[in-house]
This record gives sequence, structure tokens and C-alpha cells, in this order.
Amino acid sequence: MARKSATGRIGIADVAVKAGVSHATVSRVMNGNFTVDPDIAARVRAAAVELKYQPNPVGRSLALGKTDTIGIVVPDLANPTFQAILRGLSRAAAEDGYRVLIADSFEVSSEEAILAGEARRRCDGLVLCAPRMSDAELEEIAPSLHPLVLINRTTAAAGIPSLVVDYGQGVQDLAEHLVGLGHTRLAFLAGPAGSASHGLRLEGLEAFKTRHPQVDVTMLDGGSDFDTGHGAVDPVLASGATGILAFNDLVAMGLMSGLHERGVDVPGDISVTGFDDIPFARYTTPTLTTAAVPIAELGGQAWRELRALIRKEDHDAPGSRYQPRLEIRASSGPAKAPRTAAHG
Amino acid sequence: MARKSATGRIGIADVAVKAGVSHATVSRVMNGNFTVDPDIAARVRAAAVELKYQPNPVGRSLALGKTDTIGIVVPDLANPTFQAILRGLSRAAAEDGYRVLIADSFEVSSEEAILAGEARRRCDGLVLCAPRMSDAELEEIAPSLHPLVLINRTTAAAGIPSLVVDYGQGVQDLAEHLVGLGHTRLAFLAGPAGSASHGLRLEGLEAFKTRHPQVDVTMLDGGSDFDTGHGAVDPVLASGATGILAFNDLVAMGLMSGLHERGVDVPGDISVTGFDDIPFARYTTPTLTTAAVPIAELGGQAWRELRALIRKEDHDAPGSRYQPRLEIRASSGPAKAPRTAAHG
DNA sequence: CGGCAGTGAGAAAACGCTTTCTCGCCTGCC
DNA sequence: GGCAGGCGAGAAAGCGTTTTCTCACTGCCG
Repeated sequence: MARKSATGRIGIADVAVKAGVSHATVSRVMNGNFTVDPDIAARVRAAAVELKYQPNPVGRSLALGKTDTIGIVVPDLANPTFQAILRGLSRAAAEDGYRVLIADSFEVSSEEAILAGEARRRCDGLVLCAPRMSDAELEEIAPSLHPLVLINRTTAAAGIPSLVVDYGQGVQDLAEHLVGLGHTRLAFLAGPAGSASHGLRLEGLEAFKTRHPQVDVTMLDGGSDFDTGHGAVDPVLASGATGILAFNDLVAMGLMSGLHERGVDVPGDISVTGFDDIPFARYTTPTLTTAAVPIAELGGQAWRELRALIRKEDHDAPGSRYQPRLEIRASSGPAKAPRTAAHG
Repeated sequence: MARKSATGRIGIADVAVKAGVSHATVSRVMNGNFTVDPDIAARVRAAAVELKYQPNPVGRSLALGKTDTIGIVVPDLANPTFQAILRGLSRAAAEDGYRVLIADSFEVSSEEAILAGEARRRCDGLVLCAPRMSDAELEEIAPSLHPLVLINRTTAAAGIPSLVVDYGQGVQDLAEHLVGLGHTRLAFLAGPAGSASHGLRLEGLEAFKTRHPQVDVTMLDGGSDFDTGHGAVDPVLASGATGILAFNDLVAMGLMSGLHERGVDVPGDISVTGFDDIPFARYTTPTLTTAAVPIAELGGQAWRELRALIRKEDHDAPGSRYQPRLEIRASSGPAKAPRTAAHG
């Protein structure tokens, strides 16, 4: 008797009938509107409980013009950095009663704009995480995505907060650290070409090079995962560098693993640094020197910025800039006498 | 002139006006209904493009009774296992045009039922991942969550596919492996008490113990993360065990790291095994012997089961059972002469 | 040339909810 | 005792779609 109508699910109408009131009144009660007689309210509530009535969020969303959901677009859900951001975002949003819809672009930048648009239409706001699309495209679609928060990317479009990690500064800190240990031949294991954070690292390295013209910095092709690092052993050894700046911790770990297999001692023969300070970094052997990025905090901050936008607080879209903190562990040590390029 | 109405966004009505037709016709065109005159269809399409019209998914969902979204509830988004499942699920669902809404219960089992209900109402189906709630509660809410797929949990409720990993078998395989290496004193680092997968491991260990009454198996308290393993060094050494079955790879890595700091050689002094074969497992020092769970595949399979349910294909809710595969690496080796309990 | 089948598009209802509008009734004051 | 004012609840109008229902018009055949 309880379930009726097309969908089979019980709706506001069922409660209204059971309580002997109009569905408008049921709605008022369910939303805590106090202009309703306490007796009737109690009757409605009883009916709702008895029928296990739960308002249909879709109908609610349509009427209210909001979904209590936000979207996040990431280039690769397998990347610990994005996982951490997602986690921080999800946690912070949940505390305010918002849910998170995820969209993984799988590193195909051409999909990003479509994914972002679709996600945005279903949500009250969007976090665009390190988008790989071009500046031009980003600038073009950004306004239509508002409320929007960018992570590790900036745009000229107005009213869009950007949360960026200062990868340039971080990589300089790491390089300075290595130089301070006496290393004069460094190598940088590059990241994905499209990534803005990679660009920032390159800029940082350029700044470093002009400041230390005597230091030799070899650029090596790369990627962002374990296998990249593991596969980079030969080029690294061939470079003759004694201090290696890996694109991130994953690459560093892969590299250390590969070096270990070859019997190369870290940090005795070669020092290796990572980037990000993922949780694993303090448990590698040797523990990994890296630049710590307060990544979970970033997710939380992204939510706060987005929330301000959604609530239309005039907030001036400030955004923030995060300084990585040098985390010196055991994978970096004093340079030994310069090696010759050939090895093994 | 284009944007109008309350929301400010352009809707089907704007396109209808611009094309000089009714909004019903616009809807027909947008949905590829061919009963509309090609000329008019073209005019509508042109208007839609010009206005950059994109149908509002909320209105669409209400009319269609579906959201093209599925939900997943996980106990802890920080856990690599759940991240991998999420990733596999997201990827598979995306290929069929579905999005994923995530709900993280942060290991508070009392929240799970509410989160699951809320998520389900916004979605066309739900994946409940290793729920920590009691069997009774699960059985009670399961019917109301349909279409529902369970991961690493089963229920007596009907029509609910379950995808379970045979942790019991896996832990037995690992234990057998250690015994085969000559170890006679083992220790098991337990996981979260509420976790069903932990229960399965215990059952497996019981079976193992009845088969090998001469082998000593010490049970140690635990958890599921790095720090658990790292903090378990003392109890492990005190146990006198030479073969350690860690709850999962994270715990194993934490333990190895702690043992390393104490100067205990792995596998020379103590063999350590993990569980899951997370990507990091092959890059630890030493590389980690573990039981590989095809976890990403699990996410994909979860989607296929859920899709069958959503499409009402009669599918008999088969579910699947996944056998972990023993992955023997360098963290396990021959037992050396029995040690005394005291150490360091 | 008239009626009928068929086609194609507009009107309107439905989806499930919120909210404004309106009206009836009760109270209180003159 | 009659009327103004206020309060509480029902009626109805959205929210943005889809889809059924209906009707007008075309063209064919008798």
C-alpha cells in the first residue's frame, strides 16, 4: 500500500496522503519550516518515518537549483598526488554536506574540456586539477565553468582562484641542497611535457643554472611514474651526474630501485631526490630526500575557495601559493670524487 | 539576449525561441528522434550550437528517472586498495558514459548506512566497498540500495552480487611459502578488527594451523597502514618469529623499514610478507613477497555487475571470487637457526 | 472531390520537489 | 457583534527536461 506511482519509490505524495495533509505541508515539515502547526508536523514526521520517506535529491536539486555536489577533474587517478588532493577535497566538502563527483581524463587533454563541462553541469562547482589543456583553451572555457577553482594552474580569466605549488622554488631548494653537499654534476629526470608543474620545475632549474653557472645540469627524458625512474638508470649513469633530481617521488623510487639492482650505492655513489613527499618517501631504503608539498591541505583549501565562490562571498578569488619544504633524508649525501661517465 | 530566465543559464526554451519551434521539438532533435523534419532539425541544431546549449542534466535526470551516475562507498580513501578499486570502477564506468560519486566513511561504520543511502538516492546504482557495518545492518539496508554490488563482503540478501578476494587462501599460500623455507615460528600482524577481509585471513590461518600443528603462529595487534608496521617492530622481535605475515603491503613496508632501522636483516634474520601487491611492493628494499590481488580488475568487474543490474539483464547476481597469486620476491628467504626472543 | 491514413509538430502532462500565492478561519479589538 | 489582521495550510506555479496525446495538414485513393 505504501509504495505507489511510476517509480515504485515512495514520494512526498505518499507521505501527504498518509498524514492527511497536502504535499506542500510535508515539504515544509521536512525542511524545518516552523510556520506549521506542531501537531500536524508531528503527524507528518510520523508518517515519514513509518514510510521510510527520503526526499528525492533530483527533484530537490531541480527545485532548488543546486545539487550539493562538486566535481573534480584529474588527469590521472593513479597519481598519488591527485589521490591526496581528492581525499582532502572529499573530506573537507563532506564536512559541509557536499559530495564529490570524480572525472578522470586519463591524461588525454582533449577530453578535459568535455569532462569538465559535463561534470560542472551536474554540480555546484568544479575543481580543475592540473589540467593538461592549453592556456588558450583553459581561458576560453573557464568562465563557463564558474564556480571554478584551479590547482597547479593559473589563468587570466577573472574570478578564478588558483592554488599553486611553487615547484620552481622546490626544485631550486633541492638543487641547492645537492650543491651544498659538493655535487657539481646534476641531472634532472623530466616529467610529462604537458604538465604545468613540470614547466615550473624547468623555470626553477633555469634560475638555478644562472645562479650556478659552474654546475652541470643534464636534462633527461622522463615521465611521472615508477617505471620511468626504473628505466632511467642507464641514461642517469651515462650522464655522469652524482646528484639526481627526479621529477617526483615515484620516479625517484623507481630510479633508486634500478640503481640498487645495479649495485650502485645511494647516496654513496649517487644522491637522489624526489618531489612531493608522498607517504612512502619516508619508508624507502634509503629514506628519500624530497620537497614536501602539503598536498592534503591543498584539497581542503580548494574546497574552502570553492565554497566561498558557491556562497558568493566576495572573496576576491585570492588563491594561494604553497612553498614546498625541503625534507632531507638519507638518499642524499656528500658527493664523492667525480666519476667517469662509463659505468658497469 | 541569449541568456534569460531565473537561473541565468540558457535552457531548451531559449533554443526553441531562436529556432522558432516548440521546446518539445528541440528535445526531440537533441535526443536524435528522427520523426522531425530534417530542415527543422538542422535549424534547431544550428540554434543550439550558436547558443552553446547544453541540456541540464538535473532536469533530464528527473524526467528520465536516471542519473547516469553510480556511487561508491569506501571505508578509507587513503587506502591504496580502495583507490585502485575506485580507479578501475571509474574507468570502466566512464567507458559506458557513467560517472562516479564517491563517499568516504573514514572508517566510522555508523556513518556507512547513511552515506550509502544518500549516495544511492543520487545515483543509479551503488558499490559498497568492504563495508565495516555488521552483517545484520548490511542485510537490512541492502534491499533498499539495489542495484548494489558488494566488494569483499557477502550478504544473505538476494540479488546482490559479491566480489570477494579469497584472503584466506592467500594468507595460507604465504604461510605455506614461509614454512617451505624452513620457518617454524610465524607471526601475523592483524588488521582492523571490523574488516571482513581480516576475518577471512584469520579463518585461513586457522585452517593453516590445523594443517601444521607444529608451526607456532603468534597473533599480534595491528592495523592497516605504514605506522602500524613501523610500530610493530618490538612485538615482532619479542615474538621470536622468523616469518612475519603482515596484514597488507603497507604494514609490511612499515615493518621492514622499522627492522632496517634496528639493523635486522630482511630476509636474512626475518622474512616478511605483505598482501595486495600494491605497485610499490616491487620497489621496496628488499622487494616484497606478497599475495597479488588483481585489484584494478575488481573495480572493472564491479562495474560490469552493476551495469547488468541497472540494465535489468537477468544475470543471477553471480559475483566472483578472486584468488590471490603468490608473488615471491626478495623479502622472504630461508629460515636461519632459531633465535632467542631477546634482541637488540 | 471528399474522406482517410499517415506524418510531423505543438500542447500539455509528468518527473518530485520547493515556494509563492491565496484563501479560510480564528482571534481580538472597537 | 462585526470587521481587520494574522496565521496556517492548501492550491498552484515553477525548476528543465522527456514523452504522450492531440491535432492540423498533406497526399493518396476511391
